[in-house]
Amino acid sequence: MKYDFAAIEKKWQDNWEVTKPYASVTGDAAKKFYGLIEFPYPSAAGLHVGHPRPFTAMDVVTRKKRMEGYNVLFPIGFDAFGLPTENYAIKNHIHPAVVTRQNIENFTRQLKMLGYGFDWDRVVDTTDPTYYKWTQWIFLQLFKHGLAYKATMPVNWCTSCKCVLANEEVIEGKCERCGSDVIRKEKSQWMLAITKYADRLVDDLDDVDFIERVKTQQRNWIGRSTGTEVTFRTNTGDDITVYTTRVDTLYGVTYTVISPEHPLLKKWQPLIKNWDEVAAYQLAASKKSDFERGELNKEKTGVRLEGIEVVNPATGEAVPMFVSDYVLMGYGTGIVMGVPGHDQRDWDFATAFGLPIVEVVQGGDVTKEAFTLKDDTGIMVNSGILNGMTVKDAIPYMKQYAIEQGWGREKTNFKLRDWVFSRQRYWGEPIPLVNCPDCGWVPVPEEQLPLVLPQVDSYEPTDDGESPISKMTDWVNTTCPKCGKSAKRETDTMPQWAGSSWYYLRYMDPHNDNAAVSREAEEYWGPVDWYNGGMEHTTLHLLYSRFWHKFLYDIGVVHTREPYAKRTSHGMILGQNPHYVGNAGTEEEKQALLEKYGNQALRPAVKMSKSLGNVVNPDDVVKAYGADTMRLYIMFIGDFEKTATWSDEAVKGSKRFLDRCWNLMDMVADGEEISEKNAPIVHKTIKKVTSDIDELKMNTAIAALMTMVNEFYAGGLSRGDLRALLLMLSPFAPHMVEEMWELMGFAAATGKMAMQNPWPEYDESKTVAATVEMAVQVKGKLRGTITVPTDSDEETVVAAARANEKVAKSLEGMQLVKTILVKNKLVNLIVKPV
RNA sequence: GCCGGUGUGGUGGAAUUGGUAGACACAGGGGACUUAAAAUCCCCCGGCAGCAAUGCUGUACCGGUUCGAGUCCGGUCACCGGCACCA
Repeated sequence: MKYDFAAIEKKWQDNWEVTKPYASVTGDAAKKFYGLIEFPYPSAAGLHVGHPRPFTAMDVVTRKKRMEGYNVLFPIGFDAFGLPTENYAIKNHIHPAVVTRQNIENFTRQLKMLGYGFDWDRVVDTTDPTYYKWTQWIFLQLFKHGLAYKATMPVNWCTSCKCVLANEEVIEGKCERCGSDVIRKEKSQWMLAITKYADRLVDDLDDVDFIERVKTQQRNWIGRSTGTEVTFRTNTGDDITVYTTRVDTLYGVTYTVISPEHPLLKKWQPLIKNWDEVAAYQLAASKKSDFERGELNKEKTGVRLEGIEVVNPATGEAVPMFVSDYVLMGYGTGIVMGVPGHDQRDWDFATAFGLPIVEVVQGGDVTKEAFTLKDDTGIMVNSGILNGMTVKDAIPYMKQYAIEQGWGREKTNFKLRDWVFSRQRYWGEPIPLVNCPDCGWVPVPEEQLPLVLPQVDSYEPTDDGESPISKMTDWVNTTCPKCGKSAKRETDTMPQWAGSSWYYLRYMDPHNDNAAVSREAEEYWGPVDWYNGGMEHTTLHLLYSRFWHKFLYDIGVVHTREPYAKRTSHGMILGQNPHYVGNAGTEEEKQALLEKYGNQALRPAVKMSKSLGNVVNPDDVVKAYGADTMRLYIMFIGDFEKTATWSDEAVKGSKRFLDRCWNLMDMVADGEEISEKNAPIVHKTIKKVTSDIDELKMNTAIAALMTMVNEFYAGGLSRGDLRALLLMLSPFAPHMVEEMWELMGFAAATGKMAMQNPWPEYDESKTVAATVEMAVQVKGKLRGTITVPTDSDEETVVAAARANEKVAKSLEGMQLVKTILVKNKLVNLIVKPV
């Protein structure tokens, strides 16, 4: 009988649709396991082959957990608000909600086609009003606790999307989505005070099991630094404060610099003799884009503030003040002290303006470059009370001194900024606030949630930067919930990150009308035991959702401080590069490719894209080989954490393996138990597969199964051997296994599907064979192998080694001085000439 | 520049964490079956030398520790990812 994957997969998917073997029961007595994957954005293009990698991996993990007796929650949903759908809707004149529904239907079909064990009764859709009701509710709680506030500030403005972007969405001065220039624009925006949680977002990383690179990336992004704020007297009547991590270098200050955006400049206008020059510099700086301003190695520019003098509190000496755009308004105090001897930026500036450079730490040559090493070895010089100290000692000493003198205080700063939460777009959650001329911003009463998006005729963003909703006067004009006078609704919507910041909670209790999640459901399922997702979401989604979770913890909605106990990350799936030079036949073709595509031509694999024509559609793969082959291949493709290249050729290997498993049914012998001759390989394989799945090493788990099947082919197998194979293969190839399970009569015997049986257990004592092959080294060089009884002692092993012809040859004329025995592995004979 | 990661056959990748490098696959070669092809089954497959047994050599490069190093230490190079005038 042939392995008819198409018929088999249809049969079992239909069966699961009815029998619902993946339903999870809140409150079940069994131990719970909550496995989570990042819910997809339902694009018009459908599922990408990148999706099945994390999906299948977590599907395998959760299937095994079920077999181990856990009550598993493995949910799926759709993160459906966002720009691509809105842009598609504008272009094709279809309502975004309609586009979204179509896309979700298509995604659902594809996910079911791949046989994932999702609990389909818990599907969540962020654009569903019954869902975003609670997104809005959480926002209102943030507002009521003072964590949402409106601020006029320079924001990142994408010239093409006509929309504000969060700092995290700006990559090298370009819009993360469309690649257009991002400029700075003054706008009034809703902000979320994530910086109030900065310390906790760093500190609590110590308590969770995240892969190290995720933790490091979050720590770097939050960018906590502890230093000292130092107050300088000036001749303006105002004191100024600078922030420094190198308070030890205070004696090396030869000037100070203020940011062009600093409000003090305007105040000081009458005192600044060269005001025209300063104002011109401010204007020039404001016109620069972020990209121009941040460009590397650029020349230092600036203007001295004539008439302004600043007094170094350590030395009592007056130093000049400059305005320069290398000082950022958004970090520290917007004013820095210039220590050209020990900061390269300051050195560049001082050199450009002919300012004195003072060495205060020995070890470098400050006439050539700044000496910036902050290690223990540097000795303080030219530094008054600090002279002779090491840098390490001088920093705390000087900090303490400054505090005692009253002009210094300890200060922690973060790179993390508050989260710009407004978007001037249609396809997002409306911000449920009303602006009343008398009462200010007033929340929409909670019983009126959800505040549903109005129907609009055009979703186009407006040129003045307002949301398309702003034109819907019927919706915008309302009454103040507090005083009843006429008022206007907020027309900005929330960013895409809002809905995804708490979706894992909704899965626990998806149909609750009275709460985002019930306390009982949250206490039973929370926290997520294992969350897998892409590295690209480390500084955006992961950080945002941790922030919301901590807030929900503070207001008593959830009982854990962290949402995710464990976080892993998968590598991308790349496509073959059609322009790769390695594919070129002749030298001329090679040259042509290099000229046309440059460095791109040097990479064998690149991101899949329509323009390159290297996109692999899961539909095609499933059609040609079946879902089980697709699943198996995407797990076998390589190390889960690393990028991998799709290969149409290699898929065949996975199909071949499944065929071989199928054909075992023709050669199986009687015997319901694991056969004696296969016991070592079967028990060893159970051990290996069991631990490999838990460590996400699916590729080696599958390799172990292949090795076992190869042995079955070489020496035959019993029904019990096949049974063990099927149980282990079940998470990877669930459809084929169920069919074989039924055909072999295992289902009839127990009345259960394979996946409802316990995960096989191994017997450690049976994993070892009676004899082992050991390596024999002479002075560390391999000279032969011997077969000896398992756990042989040194005497037996050495005797066997001497009996080996090749070993004996290399021992001729030698005297044994030492033997190193690694049990059941290797023996190393150390010899010297007689 | 800073932080993190990676470097192993023609290719994807293994290696129980210091113990037989290349498991398992893909591609390739050979054989069996077949009228034939596909499929299937079996064998070979890092490099150099050799008919062979076998020997030497080999995990980016240089050096070290060790009975023994892909793995540990010091240095160099290359590539990938993140951040980047954060004081």
